[in-house]
Amino acid sequence: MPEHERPRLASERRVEDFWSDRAHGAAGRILTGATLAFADLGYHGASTREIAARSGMSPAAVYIHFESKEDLFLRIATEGHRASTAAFIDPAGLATDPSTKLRLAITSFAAWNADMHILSRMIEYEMRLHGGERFSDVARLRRGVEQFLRSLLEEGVSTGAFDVPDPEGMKILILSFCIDVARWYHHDFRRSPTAIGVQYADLALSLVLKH
Amino acid sequence: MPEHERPRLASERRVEDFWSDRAHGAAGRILTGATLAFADLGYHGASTREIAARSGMSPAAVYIHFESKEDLFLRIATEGHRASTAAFIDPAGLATDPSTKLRLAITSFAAWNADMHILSRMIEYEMRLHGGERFSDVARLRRGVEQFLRSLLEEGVSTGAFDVPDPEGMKILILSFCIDVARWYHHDFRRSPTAIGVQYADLALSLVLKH
DNA sequence: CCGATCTCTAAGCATATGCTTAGCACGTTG
DNA sequence: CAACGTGCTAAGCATATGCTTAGAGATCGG
Repeated sequence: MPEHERPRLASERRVEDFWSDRAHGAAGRILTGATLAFADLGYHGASTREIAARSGMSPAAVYIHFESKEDLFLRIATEGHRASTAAFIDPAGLATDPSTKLRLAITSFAAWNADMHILSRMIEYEMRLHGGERFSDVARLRRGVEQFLRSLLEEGVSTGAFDVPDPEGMKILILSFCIDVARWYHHDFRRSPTAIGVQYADLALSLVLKH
Repeated sequence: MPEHERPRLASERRVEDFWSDRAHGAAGRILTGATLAFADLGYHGASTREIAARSGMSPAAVYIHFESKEDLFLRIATEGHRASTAAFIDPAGLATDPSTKLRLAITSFAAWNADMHILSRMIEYEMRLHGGERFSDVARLRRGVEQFLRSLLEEGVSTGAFDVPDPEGMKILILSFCIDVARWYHHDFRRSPTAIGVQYADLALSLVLKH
């Protein structure tokens, strides 16, 4: 059985599910194959032939749905960052006080980085190879998450709920350990993505709450 | 002025210094050029011509000192992991009680990952492309750090200094935020690598100490 | 049933890539 | 000074790569 036809692992199925919600038919299969190829081999290591093979198509078929390899990557990076950002920001909208907002945001964000670790890691590792105007949307999304967390911390300080002498440093620290989940997590891990989310939210709150 | 001849940034000079202690003459220049090229462009994105240009040599000259591109990478990964491991484990030898050992280890390790962020990140991001027998030394070094920290936590629990219900989870968490320093740190950051080291050691101790 | 359209493949083009070969300059040694 | 070894370069080889072209098969409206 050729590599690209073996049964999907749990982690890979999460990538498949991600794209089945966001693209139909051949485009979805290509986006799935490309995400997995980029994740396994790196951007330059994943040839268009490899991506095509993992999508079950010929190399030329890819170019009917996407203008170029970079275009494919841009699409994956954009949708990936959109989902990651939404995982952080959207749940916080359900609460009004800073503590609950932070708890909801971190629970969801850390869980997303565990559950979607292939996509998250691929985005994080390969984005540095792609700067410039074309990727300004992605850069905006990244700044959005940072600003949202920064504001949340400052809000907590001003209401007296949080004790954070250095909000900028705390923002970096919290985002850092959440994002890094994608580097080490895998779906055979003894704890579920949700359990990671809860653990990390407890950690974040213990760092910022007055004691 | 061509790209490979512009003055080195502070971060790049740290790479240069690293290799000047570990290789002489042309080999050192090649290892420096290759480390920077791999870091900027990824393993497959860094062509042997690019590496040669950054070393100020012709492509063929590289092959006098190294058998292949993968050989070059293996050398960088091995020496990088050796230094990273030493930064973690060696300082702990100066103390006997678990708390001080942990403080020394984390201070040094987090500072190393900040100071050497180009090398550390390059190792972390590109190693996943290289498994197999040839890289077993690197894998052994990585396991060594994990086992050392795990033992340190268990020692602290058994002497009564630490309160850690889940040493495996704590090990992962502490290594995670230390390693991730390399992803976001840069030498224009408002705090020095040493300051990061101290901050992170405080954080690690606050997580494990009885309170 | 015919033509149009949409999706895909086989083959190919130009260039980039990892690595090799042949040879040159230069310092050292007999 | 000649012979040699060392560290390098220019040029080249075989293959891999991103992408294009020409055309095949299937589907659908008229």
